[in-house]
Amino acid sequence: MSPLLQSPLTIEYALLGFVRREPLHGYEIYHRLVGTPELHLVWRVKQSRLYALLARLEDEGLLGATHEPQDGRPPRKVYHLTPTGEAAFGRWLVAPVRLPREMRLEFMLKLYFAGEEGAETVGKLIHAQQAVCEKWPGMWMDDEETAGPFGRAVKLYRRKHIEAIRDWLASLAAEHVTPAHDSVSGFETD
Amino acid sequence: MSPLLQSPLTIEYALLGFVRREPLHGYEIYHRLVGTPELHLVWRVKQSRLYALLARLEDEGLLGATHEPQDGRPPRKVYHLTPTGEAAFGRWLVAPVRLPREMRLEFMLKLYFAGEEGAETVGKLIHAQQAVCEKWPGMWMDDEETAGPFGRAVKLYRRKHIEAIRDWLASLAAEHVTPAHDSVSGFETD
DNA sequence: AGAATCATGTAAGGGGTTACATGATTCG
DNA sequence: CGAATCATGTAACCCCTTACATGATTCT
Repeated sequence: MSPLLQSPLTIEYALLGFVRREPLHGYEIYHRLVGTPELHLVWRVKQSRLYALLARLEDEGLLGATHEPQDGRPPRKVYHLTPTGEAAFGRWLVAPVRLPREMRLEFMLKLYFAGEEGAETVGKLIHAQQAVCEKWPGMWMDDEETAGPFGRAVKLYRRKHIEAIRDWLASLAAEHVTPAHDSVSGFETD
Repeated sequence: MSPLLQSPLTIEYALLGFVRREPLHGYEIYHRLVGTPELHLVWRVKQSRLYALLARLEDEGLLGATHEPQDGRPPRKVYHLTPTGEAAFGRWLVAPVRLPREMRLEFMLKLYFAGEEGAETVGKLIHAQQAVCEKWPGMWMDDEETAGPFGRAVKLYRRKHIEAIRDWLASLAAEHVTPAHDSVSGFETD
């Protein structure tokens, strides 16, 4: 647990999601990452980087590790969530992303693991993100100094992108309401 | 001009656009980058990185440099386009981006400098990009193996994003047609 | 016999970020 | 007189990528 780490380490929190149910070793986590087509559609991590990230998460005190010896093979390093890690993951999971460009990767990872937690968590995430999205157009549009056709084109692009995100979130929310008579269902319940 | 450079060096070609009219020194290029609100809206480069990038472009043989001594100040390193650089910039300028996520930054830079070249160049860029965009949805959607609510959500997000891009490009193209009676005008002509 | 699987990593190379260095001039 | 401007960079640090190392087992 080194004292200072200055890099953000944001999307990497997703890795905690693999370990939150059952302790796993790096090799197994890697195979789940590349062997889950839905995840692989969204996030690709090299094996060597995965090991480095796990070591960093351990460094930060979010993961703990135990060594499981094997015969004829290198010992497995089995990671588990520490209480700190569990709290961090819980916060990360429902924290909305701040910028539109973070939707593509980081929000999708949150959504994936929220789905494993159940409908309630998914709902919390979606609503939190919707609230943030509402404030987005104003973030860049309030300065009218940037006129000219190029500035207008850029702003129009952003507006349309944000609109698409809002639409999409709304459709998620709609698909996701849990009517009183329906059973509570997260994403894992198709 | 070192023999091998393995990094892509894609968006950095935009820097050639500053020098293609008149030779400029790094400090001046930096001030144009941060002092043009439309550009600054889209691309922010640290000064130290800019110097490194210019050195790399010189290394690649796209820029040439001459030293202009000054008294009481460090000499200016004035960059100009080499023939190779001019050809590379011309190709870069109208080459469409391959991925949706490259629209936000790289395409916008192309659009900016295309606007300085005139309506014809802008039109070429837009049409080339539209052609690439037409092939996008198939790139990820053709595998139906990724079912489940999460996979569908991800694909719906992408579809909407691509739609927004197509819409936007169409509106650019429409705004940009140069009717016979109208004068040829690029972006710089507001 | 050769290749892939298991399970960890380390080493080298490159790029980006932040901070600092220089040294005279001009502005407040 | 102190701060900002001019005009270049360099140094240290961290991160990511690619390639390689290990060494036994199991598949083809």
